[in-house]
Amino acid sequence: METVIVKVGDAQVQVERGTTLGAIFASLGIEGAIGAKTGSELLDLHTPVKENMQVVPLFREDPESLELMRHTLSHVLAQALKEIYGYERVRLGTGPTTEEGFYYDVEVEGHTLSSEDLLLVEEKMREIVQRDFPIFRKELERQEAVELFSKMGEKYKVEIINRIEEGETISVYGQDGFVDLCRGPHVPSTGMVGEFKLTHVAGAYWMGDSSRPMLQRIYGIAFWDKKELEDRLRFYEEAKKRDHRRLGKELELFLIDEEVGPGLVIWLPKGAILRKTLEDYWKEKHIKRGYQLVYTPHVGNANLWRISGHLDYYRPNMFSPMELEQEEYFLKPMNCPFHVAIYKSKVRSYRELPIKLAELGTVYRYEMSGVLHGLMRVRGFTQDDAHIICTPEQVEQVIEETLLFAVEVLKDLGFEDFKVFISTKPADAIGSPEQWELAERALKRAVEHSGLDYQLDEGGGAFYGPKIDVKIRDAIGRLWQCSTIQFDFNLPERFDMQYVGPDNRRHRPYMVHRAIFGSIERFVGVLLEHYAGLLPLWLSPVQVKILAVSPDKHGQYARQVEAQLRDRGIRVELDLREDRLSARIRDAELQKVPYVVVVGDRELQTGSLSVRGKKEGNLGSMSLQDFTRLLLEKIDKKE
RNA sequence: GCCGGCGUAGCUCAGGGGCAGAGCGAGGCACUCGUAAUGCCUAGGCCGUGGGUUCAAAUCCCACCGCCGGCUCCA
Repeated sequence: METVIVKVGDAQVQVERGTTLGAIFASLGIEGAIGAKTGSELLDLHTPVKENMQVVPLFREDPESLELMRHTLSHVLAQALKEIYGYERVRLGTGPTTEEGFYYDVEVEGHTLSSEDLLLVEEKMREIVQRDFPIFRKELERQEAVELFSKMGEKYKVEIINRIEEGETISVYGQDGFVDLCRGPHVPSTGMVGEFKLTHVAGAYWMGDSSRPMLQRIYGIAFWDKKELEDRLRFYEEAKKRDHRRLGKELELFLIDEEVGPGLVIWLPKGAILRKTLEDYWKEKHIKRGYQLVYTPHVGNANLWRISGHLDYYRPNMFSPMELEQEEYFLKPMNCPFHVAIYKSKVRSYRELPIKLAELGTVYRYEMSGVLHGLMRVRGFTQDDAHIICTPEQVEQVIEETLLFAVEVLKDLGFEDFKVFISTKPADAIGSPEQWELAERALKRAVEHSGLDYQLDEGGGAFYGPKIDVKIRDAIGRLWQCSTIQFDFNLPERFDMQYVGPDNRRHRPYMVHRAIFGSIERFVGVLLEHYAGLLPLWLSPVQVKILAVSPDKHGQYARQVEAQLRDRGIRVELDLREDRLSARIRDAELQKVPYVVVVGDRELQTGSLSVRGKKEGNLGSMSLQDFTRLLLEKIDKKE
């Protein structure tokens, strides 16, 4: 008899090879375990022990246990579907866990699942959970597995089996009359799962390949505690409330009009002033940082895009060409070639490098109709673009400075939490190994100096250079991709960019492409969701709303206050409607105006104002001077 | 682009083969009011667009457009 040694915490047992972890835990008197792990690998209690190993039992309290439970729920979902629609009519794709639950991709012959169906399915799932079927695990030879799933008509499973590499264990899991190809791990029985809810159903390509059939993906969320589940549902509600598309409409910021065209943003007056404020801030910052602002056309000759390589690599994302005097022109999908043209407009000396050209450049890209989304994904948007052209010696300094600049700007806008990703050389890269090495080193050093945590995405860079991406975390924890700092070894070659070095010879400069907001449209979307529409004072389209208790009696005083505040550069609106004061206050609140000024008899007599802050509540009375000072101070501090 | 759902008043939505509806908003009138909704009246519609079925279509069918949720895409 072959034996193996299994260490469980401090305990150690010698058991027959093939004994399951469940049996071992039982023999040690460990109760309530729902799985195990060895190193970072998760195991279930059905796992037969094949070699000496050290394991840790997993209990509900362990975060990894969620993974097992959710995985089991995806099987319970699959079983429920089979029970309802028939074992032979339901074919299973894959059913993995997600960050908050699970999904299963399925095909139900002759039926498309609706959200009403989900209620039924969920009910059946609860029944399966209720009945607490023990879950079994079985290892099969490849041939056996193929036969089993072929017999069941599970063509997708057969495809997966054929993809499994030689030598890997093929296992099936099941409960009751249900069996599924699965690597596991799973909890011991269908009753040992947490609270769950099916959320929605959507299409998903088999294997994520648009040329393959589309399956129906059923999403569910699952947590151990009901409270956590409810928190998650509340999070969805919160996200819905913060949806920038809804806020954009309510606050009259922007418009996307079918008649104008999908994915094309129209900025309404209030959105426009917000955008102007952001852009003015951006320009001022860039000038202080030594950037030179430029403007470039919205279209460019096809030849430009041919040289840049866009026509070879980016054409599917570009708007169709237009013809003028036998020449083709394209709407620009990027600003880079124009900035290169500026660089090349004269001979450059190493003495003038780094050259930093910045532009709020509006670009147009063809995005597939199904992916458009409010301000976040559009067909015309404004990049807060810049190109930095420098010598190899300057690269490191340039990157560090750029990253710090980006972080400084994002902090000014109220973001504190960042996640940085460095993407390195992919397989099909151009450029010399030395170039890549220098660039990647610069990126890493810069991030390390900044003190920000980063993740490496090995091989995740573009073919033309490595990059840093900065994602910002919003008020409810979501990450948004904004800043990017990206090397480009391609364009300097293609456009034959040069500078004259101290040796009086021509050299090829490094070029770095970077954006801080990414796109103004998208960034405004992120800002709105982050602040739930209650923008900081300095960005608010209307900073102060003035209400006269009686428009007749106090209207004139209100107008004087308005004129004086406006004179100090404060964005102010007057509401002289004949309505209840409280109704007008409510209106201002709903419009998320940071400060409401009320003037009535009392204020008229004393020459003061009654101030109400959206955040602070009623602030009582103060003089116009004090109020103005308060506002200007807050605006200056970007509060 | 693909799968599914949805397009009705400015907004949010009800109606679902037989007279086009509500609330909010807008306009008017009255109330003269002090920190989140005063009351009454009025106007407002190619029921997304085009075709079909039917005595009759907002309603049923088809196509297209757009939006929403995903997938795919995001050199």
